Amino acid sequence: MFALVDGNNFYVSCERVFRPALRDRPVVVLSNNDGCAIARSNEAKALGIAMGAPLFQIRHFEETHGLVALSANFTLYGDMSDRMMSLVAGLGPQQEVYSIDESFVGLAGVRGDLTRRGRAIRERIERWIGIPCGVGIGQTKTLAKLANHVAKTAERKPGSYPAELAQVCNLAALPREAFEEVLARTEVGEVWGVGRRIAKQLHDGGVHTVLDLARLDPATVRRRWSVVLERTVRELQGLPCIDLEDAPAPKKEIACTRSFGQAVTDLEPLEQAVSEFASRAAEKLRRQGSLAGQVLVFAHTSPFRPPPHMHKSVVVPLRRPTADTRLLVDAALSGIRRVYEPGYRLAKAGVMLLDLSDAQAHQAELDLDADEARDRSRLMQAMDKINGRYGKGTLHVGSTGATVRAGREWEMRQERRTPQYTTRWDDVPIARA
DNA sequence: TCTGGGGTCCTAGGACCC
DNA sequence: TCTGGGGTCCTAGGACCC
Repeated sequence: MFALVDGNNFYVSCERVFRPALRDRPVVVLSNNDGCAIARSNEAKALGIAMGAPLFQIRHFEETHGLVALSANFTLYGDMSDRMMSLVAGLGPQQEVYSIDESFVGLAGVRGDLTRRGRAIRERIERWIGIPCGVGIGQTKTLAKLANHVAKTAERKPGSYPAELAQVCNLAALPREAFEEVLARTEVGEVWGVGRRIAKQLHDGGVHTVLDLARLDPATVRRRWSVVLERTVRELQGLPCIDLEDAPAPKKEIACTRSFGQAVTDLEPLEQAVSEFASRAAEKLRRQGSLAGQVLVFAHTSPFRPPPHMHKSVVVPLRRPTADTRLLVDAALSGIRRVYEPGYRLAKAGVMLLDLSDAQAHQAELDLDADEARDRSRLMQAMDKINGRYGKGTLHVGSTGATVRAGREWEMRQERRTPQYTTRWDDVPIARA
């Protein structure tokens, strides 16, 4: 048995903890560069604001409906998430933190009324952290996900499901008939693992509700679609196929990518950005104790703007696996010089570290290089510490003086234009602590 | 003018080998 | 005209997730 607990409209809820006056009004939190809405309050959803809606398309709601749009504060959300997850852990013996606002809990061996336990945890999180949650319980992760969807939808749209399923929904406790009624009321695209494309194919094949999907023959689903969808069908039928992952596996690739606030056309600012991305990615790489064997660099124009379009990437192999910022920056720069062509208005670029391996295992293999490896990792550790204490980009490394200077200049420009968008909402006072 | 960032898994097809 | 059969590895691309 599994539970899925997730924070409602998480980023918006975090903001509301510190600014209670944001309650009961439409609020969105914006992505990087204040480009689009990545979290919406229920009131914003009710206005028809879609996930990912660009700010310029929804701005008129500020005037007409009192919409408040806020730049994201990811440090705050990460902190709130940690606190919420430690309370969620009290629900059962195993926990998988699935994303910043979601956690699965393995309930094997937990006795007593699971629904009541779910309510108790939910209330504790609301009271102690201030974040409203939905709790879903089911025999498989897919069913727990579905239950969570029911819990939230029943609360947000009264009448969509039986009222007693709001906030906490335990599908495993429902009689067969009521369970199937819930599945029949739910559109197939809501299922975890069924995205837009597959939902369309299912609809075309006459499969409209979750109940329709759950009644398909798994072998047929595998033949016509894939093993992935087959697994989903079996999970809907109550057969667990997806395990809880309580120890997070090390990342197999690490990326740092950004959209540019304004289109980039020249090589130099592109190099500045890419050297910064490579440095950030290298920090993440060292944090997880890995080495990278390859560096991928890409740049592309905006798919939303008129042609000419360009979308290119290059993989640069490294002579040997490394976590050294200098080598990774050099590789990324050599890559971006091969990608770059004048005449394009670039909207985004990024660096990905690939072919990752364990640093310790690798060093054991090559004890010839032990001294060098130690020196190198000491330098990098010192760098991470300084940048951690005094702010990103305080200390840069590069293959040439030009790289160092360029990286710093780019960083400063970013700081200067760090988005601080906030709807003017003078009538909404900030809560005093 | 303005449209996020970071991941995973699966599959098909080509290259290469015996 | 006829032109094997498998296995493995790699890559690109599709689809999905939050």
